Amino acid sequence: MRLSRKSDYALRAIKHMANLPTGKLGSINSVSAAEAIPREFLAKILKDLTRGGILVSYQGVTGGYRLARAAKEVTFLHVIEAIDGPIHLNLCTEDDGCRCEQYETCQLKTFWEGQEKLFKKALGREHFGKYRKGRAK
Amino acid sequence: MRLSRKSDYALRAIKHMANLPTGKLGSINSVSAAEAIPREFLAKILKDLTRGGILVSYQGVTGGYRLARAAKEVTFLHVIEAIDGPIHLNLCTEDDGCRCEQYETCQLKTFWEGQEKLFKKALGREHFGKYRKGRAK
DNA sequence: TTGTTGTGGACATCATGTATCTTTTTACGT
DNA sequence: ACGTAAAAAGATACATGATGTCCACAACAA
Repeated sequence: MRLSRKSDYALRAIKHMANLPTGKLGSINSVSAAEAIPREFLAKILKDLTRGGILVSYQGVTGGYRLARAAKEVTFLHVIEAIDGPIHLNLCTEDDGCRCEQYETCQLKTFWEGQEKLFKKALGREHFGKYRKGRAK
Repeated sequence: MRLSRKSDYALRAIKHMANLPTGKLGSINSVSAAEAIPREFLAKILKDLTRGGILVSYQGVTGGYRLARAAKEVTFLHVIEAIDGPIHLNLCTEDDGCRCEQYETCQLKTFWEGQEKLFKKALGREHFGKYRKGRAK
């Protein structure tokens, strides 16, 4: 019942990116040092975020990463689902994840679906425009 | 970001117990069969719930388990924390789990603490009196 | 005593998290 | 043009915890 370490690191990395001056790239090394994230693990995370369309990568000696769109257009939900896939608070809310009580609605499932909806809404509201230094929270 | 299988099984087992006639015990075998939970895994879960004060066990050939108190006095939060320990949505909300930004409050941490509080409140509201057959939801 | 119950420990398997190494790409100085 | 350094990208190996499984043992009512 805890966010994966990978997603936590991803959120911190994106927060860092959101605070870079426009046009400036963040490298694996610089982000790793600033946010205290193991370098090689961060490399995988940034690659996944690039695949997920949240970051853009540039190779070569002056390379690095930048946000693919404005910070306020990137939400916690985007980042977490790019890393861990679709959020499900319980196995039984996943597709085909629940075989209990086939012909009537499972009460437990109903509860978890409700919580999941609330949680995802909260994650979708939280964007990285809020996390830029010197801006209103 | 998902409830452990162990806790999910625990909730189902307790739901099952809440529906037994007063005085009737549920055995590992019967609960395992009714809820489709692997027998030996369930045995550990029920033992943990007994240690946590949620169930009472009786040994011997007529033995089994029953709820330690009324169904409506047992919440999801009780069951889940008895199995997995205190709930934390992120490592950084655990004691000593966050070293980021020591001298100012970490914004990410603030967000997760807020969500965690909401989630625990919801789990604490959800009790097994609601889950007895033929009762109002 | 016998069979059913719970209890406890050892082990297997898989996903997650982490570290190490190599390859490919690019810029820059010579 | 060339070589080198610095960057991303990819491959591999290992540690740890979650999820079960297996089996021997203890308790106890019939």
